Amino acid sequence: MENKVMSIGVVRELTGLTERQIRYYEQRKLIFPERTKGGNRRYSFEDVNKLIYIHQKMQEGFNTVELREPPKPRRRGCAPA
Amino acid sequence: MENKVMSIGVVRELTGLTERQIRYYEQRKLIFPERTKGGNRRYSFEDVNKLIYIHQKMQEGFNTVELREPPKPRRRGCAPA
DNA sequence: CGTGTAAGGAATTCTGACACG
DNA sequence: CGTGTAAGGAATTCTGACACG
Repeated sequence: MENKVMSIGVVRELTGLTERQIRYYEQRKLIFPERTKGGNRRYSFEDVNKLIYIHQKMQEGFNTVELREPPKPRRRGCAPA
Repeated sequence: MENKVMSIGVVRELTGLTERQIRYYEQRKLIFPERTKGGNRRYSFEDVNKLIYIHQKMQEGFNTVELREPPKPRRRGCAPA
């Protein structure tokens, strides 16, 4: 179910998080909801699971950066010897 | 996915139907979305599939009554001899 | 019967900011 | 850093009605 079909209100109910938290985790690049033409967010069930996982880890002491998805393997710096 | 999570707008996109049709099929007892506290409809993926099926049958000539789910087997009238 | 539409209101969501720590 | 909140606006959805056929 990677179909982006849920509004933030439904996600709020499903995850138990606040809209503030949900939007913040998006701002921190932890989730990537789609947008309607009007600008409203649309989430998938995967997003919901991810949010639950994220919040659990947060309570265990992780911060948003540590929970970020494995970034694209860009190679930079580390000049060769 | 019998989880009622989609707003009518998403259902409109997924089915290709108009909101008018979607609401009308509900009025005719063909689908049964839930409601938010505020009164907004929430549909499941099952509802979406059902709507697509319904509309297809409609175009084949069926009417809303004929497409109604098998009604509860209530017994009435038909006085015994 | 099944569907389109204009009308007015209400629920939902959005952004940017101030706050705290 | 992560989250709460009040503020104002905009997108979304709701109902009941008129229309056509």
